[in-house]
Amino acid sequence: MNIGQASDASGVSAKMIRYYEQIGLIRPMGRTGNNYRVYGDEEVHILRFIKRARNLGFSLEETETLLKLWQDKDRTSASVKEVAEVHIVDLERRIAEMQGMVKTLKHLSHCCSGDDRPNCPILDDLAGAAPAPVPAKKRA
Amino acid sequence: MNIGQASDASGVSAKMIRYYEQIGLIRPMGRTGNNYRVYGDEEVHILRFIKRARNLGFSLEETETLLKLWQDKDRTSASVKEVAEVHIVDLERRIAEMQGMVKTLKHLSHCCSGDDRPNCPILDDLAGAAPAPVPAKKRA
DNA sequence: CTTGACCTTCCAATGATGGGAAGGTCCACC
DNA sequence: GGTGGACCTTCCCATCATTGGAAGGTCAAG
Repeated sequence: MNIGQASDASGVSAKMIRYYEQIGLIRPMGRTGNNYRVYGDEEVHILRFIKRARNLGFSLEETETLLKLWQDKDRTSASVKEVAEVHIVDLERRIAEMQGMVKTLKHLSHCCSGDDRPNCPILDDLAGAAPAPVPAKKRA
Repeated sequence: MNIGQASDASGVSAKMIRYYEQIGLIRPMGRTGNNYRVYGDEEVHILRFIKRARNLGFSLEETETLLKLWQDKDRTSASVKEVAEVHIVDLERRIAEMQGMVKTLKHLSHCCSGDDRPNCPILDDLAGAAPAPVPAKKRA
């Protein structure tokens, strides 16, 4: 199997497959006489694992951890669960942050008449809200 | 006012102020004889505007649009509202995406015993196994 | 033999920011 | 006058994950 076929079978672009090899996420593949990389079912399986982890929002670093745990027959399910739960907390923090933005924006947008006149509370807010005060440094 | 003071007053790092100038988001500042950039209250006001927009999750490109609208006295509030609402939709799409991830992960994590044994439905899912069965309701 | 679809490596860009080196400048203090 | 340190300048590099493209080799069908 060439890299293009492995890409089609796994959903990971050929570019990314080479990159994953380069950064050591996957092992360097064997080559044919023409210097083409050769893939088998196991490699495709690994690539699919990576793809799914990425789809779930795991970073490549987290994915590497999960991949090693997957391949470690002596791992504990607790160690995997820990990685997942840390990631859940991180996702939830980012979700909350974005929800805060949406809430503010919706409020501003709701207050904005959205007509031909220039008066706009959205811009007023952007222009007027002061950032958190910075503690004074030793500067004249 | 030097760049450091403008930075403190606006909450935008000196690095970023120079970068914003470089990419044309803000106009090149006047220089003193010693080649230091000079800032006034208006520039700080603009920087605060940018900071606030970034805090609301607008990209630099969107921020540039808003900045131009802010400085255009003939803009319509509708044009601003449009930018905001497109951004809201985008944020909500990303929120929904992450919520989907969290939901899947929580389900998998819930199904994982998290003990010393190696058996782990999280990895099974990533590997492409059949979805983990839902455990009996609130009785773990 | 040509054509087109592959493959290879290498370099660069994205978006927004941080880090740091190397060198110039200003000011306060001794 | 000299010194130290806080500030400024430009320039390059790193991040994270991914895409794009150039330049060149290889393969299979027509």
